[in-house]
Amino acid sequence: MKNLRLKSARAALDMSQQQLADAVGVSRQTMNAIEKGDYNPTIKLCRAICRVLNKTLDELFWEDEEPSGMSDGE
Amino acid sequence: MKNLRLKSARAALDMSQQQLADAVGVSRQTMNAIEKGDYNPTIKLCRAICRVLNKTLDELFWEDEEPSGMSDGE
DNA sequence: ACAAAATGTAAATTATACTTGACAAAAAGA
DNA sequence: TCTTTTTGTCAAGTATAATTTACATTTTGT
Repeated sequence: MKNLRLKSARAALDMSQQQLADAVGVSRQTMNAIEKGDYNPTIKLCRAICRVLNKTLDELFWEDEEPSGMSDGE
Repeated sequence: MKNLRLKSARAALDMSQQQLADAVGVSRQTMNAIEKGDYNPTIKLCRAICRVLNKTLDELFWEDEEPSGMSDGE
């Protein structure tokens, strides 16, 4: 499940995955995997990413999983 | 660093650590450690907790780290 | 006071987030 | 075209999130 909001926020600051990775202190591969949605970062890393990209947790990391149903619009 | 907002939200629904742990699918000790602030849950677990407690990520998990200084009161 | 439930904490193990190194395919610039 | 940067991806290792079992302390109820 790709995190397009993350990718978009990073693009808005014209940063490469490498640059963002350096800024938050993880490897480029980790950033790539998070953006691709391969695995689940820790809340600490999410916070670090949010600070660098000037976004909130809700903006970047809330409900990234696919909505399973679409019948109920509540 | 204790997460009092989590503790409070749990208390508001009159749930024990055990009940919340069961609801989100982790062990009681894990819930205890998160509430106590001992370690860093994954974003997936944070989302699960938020859903059960009817809170957002920002409400429960934004900036739980200790305020390092107290001279600047914003 | 007593019992029962809820919480705090510790040690040993398992699952997985994250690293390092490496290589190939796109994209960006000359 | 050629070169460089960025991205995608794999495999093997390290760090740590999360589990289980177990026991002590605190709280709640009688």
